[in-house]
Amino acid sequence: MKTKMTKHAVLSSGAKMWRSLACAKSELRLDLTLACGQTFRWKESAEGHWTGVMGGRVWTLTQTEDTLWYYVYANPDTQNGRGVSLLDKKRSEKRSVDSRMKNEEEPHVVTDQQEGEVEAEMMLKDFLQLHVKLGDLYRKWGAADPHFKEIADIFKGVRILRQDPTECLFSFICTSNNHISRIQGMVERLCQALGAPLCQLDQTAYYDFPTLSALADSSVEACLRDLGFGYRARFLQQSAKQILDTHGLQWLESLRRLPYVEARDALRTLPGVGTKVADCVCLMSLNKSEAVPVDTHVWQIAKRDYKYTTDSGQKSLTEKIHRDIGDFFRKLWGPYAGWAHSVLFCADLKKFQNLKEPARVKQPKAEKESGKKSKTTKTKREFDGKGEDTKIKSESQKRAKACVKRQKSFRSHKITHFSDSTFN
DNA sequence: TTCCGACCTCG
DNA sequence: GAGGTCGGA
Repeated sequence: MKTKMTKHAVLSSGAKMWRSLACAKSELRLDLTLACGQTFRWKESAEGHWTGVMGGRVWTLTQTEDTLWYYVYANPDTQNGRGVSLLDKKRSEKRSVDSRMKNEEEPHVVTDQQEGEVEAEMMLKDFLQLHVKLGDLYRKWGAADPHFKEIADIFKGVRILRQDPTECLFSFICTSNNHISRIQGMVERLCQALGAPLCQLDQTAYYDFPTLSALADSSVEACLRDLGFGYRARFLQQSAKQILDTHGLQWLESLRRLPYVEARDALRTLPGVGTKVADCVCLMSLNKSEAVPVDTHVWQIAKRDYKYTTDSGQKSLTEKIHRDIGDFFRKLWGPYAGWAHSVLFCADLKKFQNLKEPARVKQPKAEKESGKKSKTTKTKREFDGKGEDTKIKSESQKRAKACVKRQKSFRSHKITHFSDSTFN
């Protein structure tokens, strides 16, 4: 049977179908928040319009200066679009002050539609964690950390999402030894192959994220290998199976109630989940705002902007480096360190370099000569002590190269309060 | 504790 | 090599 083609919603053509929330851009920047690598399924469907799946529904979000606009599409297959998914699972979660207030303020009879609208608003607020006042946090981080302050003025509104733990975990298992564009394709194929279809907009079909049971099926590894997941195919299937076999369906959600370290260690027992992936899942879906995912990129940031060095010139990211850098940033930024980290992370992404003012990008030309380079190398070597001259040739070349690169991006602030070797 | 190679594919 | 993890030295 032929159904009417549904299109991606656009605010300019039909604003009355949209709903809105008051929300300043300093509290939320959709473009930065949805494209900085914490989630992989939101796409810019029209200029400034972001479409993705959340809570079993397809949404389009957009924003004007002080307003966040949202549009929720009907799922054709679930009774008239009023799918249960909206209502049931979020209900039991801890509700914020919001809902309590609502119950008191609305003693009159509410229709299904009104209830659905209230529900949608709550889900969106929850997903975006709008109860967290980002402006206040930025001020605190900036006061404690001049380098942060410098970056933060340009990269306002970078916010950590509160994602579904299953989607978050299995998406991040895909990230190992991988790059963003490929991860996006993989997650999309994963949903297409194993997720329930939701709706189609223009030429794009949207799917829900696969359930644990779907992922745990023994046929999944082969299926995903065919879809180009490589060795990750086995991790995905095995992790799903392990969760169901030894813990049960509700286990991931239950980790939200555990302290950070316990939740992280629990996640690390799963195949394909190391320290970094576990930290991502903790921060982005389990309410652990202090979790700081340390990857090679964050390590670079720590070295470049915070003078982090190891006493033995480490080449690979060890457990100790993870711990030291995480602890360092927690000490510097406090209990929302993971959120602050994401701001700097975002600011370092190549795709967002155009946001930095031109003046800074232009600088590097003059300082290409060698004087500075050797200085940096020397500083580092002072901490190593040991003569590693045999290796140092290629190493120092590498360092020099990296150093030149660094000069290019930016280099004018002076952080002096953390020049000691390792953070404790 | 730290290091290394292997693991998959592709922009 | 890419926003890692695992197993074995």
